[in-house]
Amino acid sequence: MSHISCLISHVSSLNRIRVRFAPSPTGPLHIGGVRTALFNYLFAKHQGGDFLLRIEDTDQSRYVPGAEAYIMEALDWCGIKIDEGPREGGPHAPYRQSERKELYAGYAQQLIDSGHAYYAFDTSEELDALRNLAESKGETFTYNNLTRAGLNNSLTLPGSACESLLSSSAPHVVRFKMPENVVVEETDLIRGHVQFNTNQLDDKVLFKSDGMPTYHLANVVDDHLMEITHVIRGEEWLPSVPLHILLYRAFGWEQTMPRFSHLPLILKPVGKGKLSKRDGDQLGFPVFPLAWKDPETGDVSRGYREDGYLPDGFINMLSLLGWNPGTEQEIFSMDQLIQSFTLDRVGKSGSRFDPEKTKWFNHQYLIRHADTELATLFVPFLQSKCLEVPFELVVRVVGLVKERCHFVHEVWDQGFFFFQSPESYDEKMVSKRWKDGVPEMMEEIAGFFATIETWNAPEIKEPFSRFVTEKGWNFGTIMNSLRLCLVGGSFGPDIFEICEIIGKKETIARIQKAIAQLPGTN
RNA sequence: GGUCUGUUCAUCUAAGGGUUAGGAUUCAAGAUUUUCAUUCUUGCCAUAGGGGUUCGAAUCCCCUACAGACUACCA
Repeated sequence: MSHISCLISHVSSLNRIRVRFAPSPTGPLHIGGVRTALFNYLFAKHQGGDFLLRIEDTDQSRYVPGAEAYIMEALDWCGIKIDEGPREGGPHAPYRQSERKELYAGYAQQLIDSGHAYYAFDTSEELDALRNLAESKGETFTYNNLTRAGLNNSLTLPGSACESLLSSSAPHVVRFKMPENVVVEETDLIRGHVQFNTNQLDDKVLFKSDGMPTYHLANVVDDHLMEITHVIRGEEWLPSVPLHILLYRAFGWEQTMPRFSHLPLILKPVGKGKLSKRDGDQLGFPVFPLAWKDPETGDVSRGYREDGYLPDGFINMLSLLGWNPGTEQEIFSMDQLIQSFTLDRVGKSGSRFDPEKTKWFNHQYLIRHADTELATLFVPFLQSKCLEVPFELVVRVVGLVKERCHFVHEVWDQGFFFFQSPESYDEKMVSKRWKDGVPEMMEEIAGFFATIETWNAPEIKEPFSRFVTEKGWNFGTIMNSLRLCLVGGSFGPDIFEICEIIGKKETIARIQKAIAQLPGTN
């Protein structure tokens, strides 16, 4: 590579937008996590950049088997495409922090050598005791510039004692030496100017006694190594911004430090606090994209996919939680979202999650979806009922009933009578419509239907109307009673469409079945 | 407790010093559908409170209230 092209590639790599979604595999991804991934993805793709998935599994004690596979499957289902990740690979592999373990110790050492960090030998038990003691006095214990002088660390211990502790491999951690009275300022792309005084901060553990880095170290090191340009994450990370910035400074990486953006929280639909799994269970909506079976307890949590939501509608709903295009458009395809998405239109305040609007979005996507695709999604429901139905018929039924459905599975509720004779009759309708004389009228109608040659909706409707008029019967009674015979209740599409689809023989059979089964009134 | 962040209809939100504060969801009423749903029309409903600054504040500043996050060898 020539010097110039080398320079160019360096410059372009500096300009290329790179973002990451960095979940911890401690369980299924919830709505908030999916939205964070989505906003990262939209931001990157809007500018032709890269979206990486990095698995932050530095806490072995919280590792949940299956969680990582779940995260990837969920992103796949949502249509969020990963450019680099544990499964996809990439120039900065591995993308799983547990597999990058060796790397972090060197960086921790670098910080110790430069005086930005130190060894601490205090045990968890000792620190817990100090915290409890402080709490009993109504105070809070913090490991910081005020207390570190009185604790067990390489700052207080004589060099020789420290050496021997380390060489005897006594358990220890590495802590960041938080500087005194420094104001760290940052312009968050969503929140604007934020500032923190380091006096309020503590000496965070960077490297744990089990040989693993903490989130803070691993995150900063990996974001730097992976050339991440923008960190877009949940608001809960805002308080750690000063630590992260100080870390970039300590490493001498401030020039290429990513820009920060902190997304607002997603709140419960009712009550206080952020959205949790419990809310979903109580209010009857999923909080996970995919169903999840807890490997420990065996409990199954429902998912949007399994509940019949279409991924495009789900994504559309999520995109509008905390972001808006500034226009009155509400329905967006993924491509349109990529086109329109900018961080400056992300709001600062938390959004309450509204399951009703999610349903509405699904309905919107359902009625826009091609009938053949919906039919394909619906076929499994028919199979589960052991019904063999020609695909063309399924397509036709779906087209007829989809506008009255919120979910694919509701095609059954709205159109089961196209596939089988009603098994029961709505009682209210029976008592309201099945009155004196009605069975006789239905009998006559069945006879009349038998005489009709060409069996299609318009050619049934026209002579039928004439027949009813000539008889002088009340249309409301006839139509509703006929509907009762055919579908078992007071719902469904145009009655003549139903007649056409189920066929002449079946139409007549259903009328006769109703006459036989429903109570005679005289 | 401390630090940080936020607050416009019930809900998601628009309006970036000048509009009767706009749209969507929900809800209610009416029309359509000889059914139900859809659709259409209409209605209901908001700048957290108090001080400033200004000719003029949802918008800028301060205080209060409320809400949330963080305050682990978890992320």
